[in-house]
Amino acid sequence: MNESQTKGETRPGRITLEDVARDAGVSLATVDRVINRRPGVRQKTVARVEAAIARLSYRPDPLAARLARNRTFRFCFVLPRGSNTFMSLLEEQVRHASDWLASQRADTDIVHADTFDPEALAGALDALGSAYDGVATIALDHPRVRAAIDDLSSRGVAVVTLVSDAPSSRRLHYAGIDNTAAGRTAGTLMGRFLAGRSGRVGVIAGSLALRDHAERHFGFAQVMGGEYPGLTLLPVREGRDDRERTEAIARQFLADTPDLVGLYSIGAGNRGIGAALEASGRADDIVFIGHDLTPFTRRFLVRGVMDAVINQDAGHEARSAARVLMAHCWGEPVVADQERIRIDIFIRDNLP
Amino acid sequence: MNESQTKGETRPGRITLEDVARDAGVSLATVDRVINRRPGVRQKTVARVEAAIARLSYRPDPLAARLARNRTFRFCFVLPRGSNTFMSLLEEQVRHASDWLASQRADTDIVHADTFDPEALAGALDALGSAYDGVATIALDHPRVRAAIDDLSSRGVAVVTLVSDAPSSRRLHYAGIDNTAAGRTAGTLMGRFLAGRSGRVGVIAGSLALRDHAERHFGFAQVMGGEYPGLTLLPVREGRDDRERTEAIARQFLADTPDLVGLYSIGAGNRGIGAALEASGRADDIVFIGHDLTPFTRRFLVRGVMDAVINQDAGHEARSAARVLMAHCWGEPVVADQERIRIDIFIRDNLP
DNA sequence: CTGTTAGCGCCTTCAC
DNA sequence: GTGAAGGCGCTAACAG
Repeated sequence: MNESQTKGETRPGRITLEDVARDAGVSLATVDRVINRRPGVRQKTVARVEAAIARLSYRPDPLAARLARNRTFRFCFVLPRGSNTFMSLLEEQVRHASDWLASQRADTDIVHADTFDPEALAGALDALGSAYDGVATIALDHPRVRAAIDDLSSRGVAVVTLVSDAPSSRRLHYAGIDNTAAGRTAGTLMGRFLAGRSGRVGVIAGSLALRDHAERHFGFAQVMGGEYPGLTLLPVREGRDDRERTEAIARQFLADTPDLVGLYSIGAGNRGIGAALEASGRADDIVFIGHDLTPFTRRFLVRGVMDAVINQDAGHEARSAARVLMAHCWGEPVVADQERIRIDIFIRDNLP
Repeated sequence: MNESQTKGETRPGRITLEDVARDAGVSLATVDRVINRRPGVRQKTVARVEAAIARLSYRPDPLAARLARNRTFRFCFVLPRGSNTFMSLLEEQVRHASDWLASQRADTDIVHADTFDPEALAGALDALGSAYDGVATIALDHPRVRAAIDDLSSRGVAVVTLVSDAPSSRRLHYAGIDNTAAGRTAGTLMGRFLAGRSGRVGVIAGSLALRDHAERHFGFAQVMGGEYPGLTLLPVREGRDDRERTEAIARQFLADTPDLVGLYSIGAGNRGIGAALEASGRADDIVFIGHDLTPFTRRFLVRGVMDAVINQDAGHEARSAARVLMAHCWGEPVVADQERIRIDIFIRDNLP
């Protein structure tokens, strides 16, 4: 029935450093040196210890190691100030993550900066100096920002980019999604939901100067242009992620375009778009796809105003950034699989 | 620029049990008793200690606690024997998770059983006796199985159901998805991808005696019947999750049904269905939706044979089960958010 | 180069 | 009821 049922009592207690030391005929300290690849051990002794380790198949206990190292770390999360629903949600999740970090002997600060302005962001990063062991920041793909990240990095501060990346920088890790792929995902859903119909599709971005918005737009346009010739994109409009502006733009689209069949919202401000759509009475007719699950987009999905929401899990991103920084500081490995942020598709039926 | 930048040097070292003891004017042992709600402390002393804890805002260090408790646990994962690609994938992920468990002082066995047969499964669970501190098992919603789970539970063995649930049992947690919702998700995607077209949709299950398959079918049929009157469901066929059988059924659907426009595969055996579809030359015309991302379904998505895959992340499920068992055994809390298994939708563009 | 010796922060016997 | 003392497994000074 079952295969490898060694009874509990037979268990020979964990193999410890001491066992290895005895087996290798050396002291604890020497084994410790070998394990942590510290200098000052003769090659011959190293070999002997390694043999013992292999023979006993010893696995160091990370718990005990952490306790004995008795280190504590300081992390900093750089988040936008003010900003939209998604960012508030992210901040909340960062606060949860920092509770967890605290229990892991890491103190976390949250600082706010204008993460959309390269100069301001770079300045904020510069100001961090070497006060932290790790920094997680919403990034921008800009030379100034890259330089600031590389600076931190060369000062020994681990940097993780969050939600928005600076790919060419020396950041340790990016906790976020591939926005081009996210845009393509939106495009394919738009095309398929509109199957057979033809007409115009309006696109509202926050600002195409933001790399993630530009990438989503690129991915979306790529799919639409390449695979759905019956659908024409209206010139992109920028709503600055602002509810009122996006609402105005959506109203205008609706008024000016009788054959409007789709609406793709690249950034925030979905509340405004949804409102315009509902007011127009054409919500059932127009496919509306946007990003990021918030209480608002969720409601729109449920009511059928929105047809799909492409999401990145803010909680996952915050926890992932925290885990990656911790693991890096302790010199422990990460489970790559677990740190991959998915491009979630939500429709009415698979809402969490 | 930044807000709460307390310099690193000012940090006053962690607050420890000792600080609390001093502050309360008692010994370490007493504080320990209070914290772990153990008897043998006068109410007055308890109050004094609790006051001190609050005053210093003391947080116990879980690391040190685990080390000192010096406990080790035994877990068991009960998985189907043989079985399909998804289950192999799950088993691989369980092996990864058990590596992690090992580093957390938990030894893990994997036992194989016929998890589709209530008697066999219940027997396997019964055989586990009290050898384990925790068991994660593919479950079945059946009285015999429920009884076996409840038995384990009352023997003090924590039980987590994995992928397939036994809702009425006294299991601690279910690491899996809501299959009715998953079926509805498939239904909505089918309906929308088929927008405007009408015709027949074939459904192939493994076996409707399996609760998860039945639930998916229910959800799917609910949506199709309620919202897409132009689409008619053909009578469900059961392919026993077997590649050859499903292929034969798919061929028959294709041959007998000229107006076949959709194919929903509830269980495994997608390889067979995809093959039949490709052979028929109607792959572009028929919307094919199935479950679980495997190398095969992935390839079908990329080639456009499949249009969407509803997935449950096997790695996430395995890790989640492991984490929940560990946390339970150590009496530590879990991050609920992190343990919620998503109903993933994958299309060509958002593949991981 | 190698070994000895204190801890890390908490839990768990045991005495009192 | 309460306290003192000895670990848990590992690391980090020091000595030699």
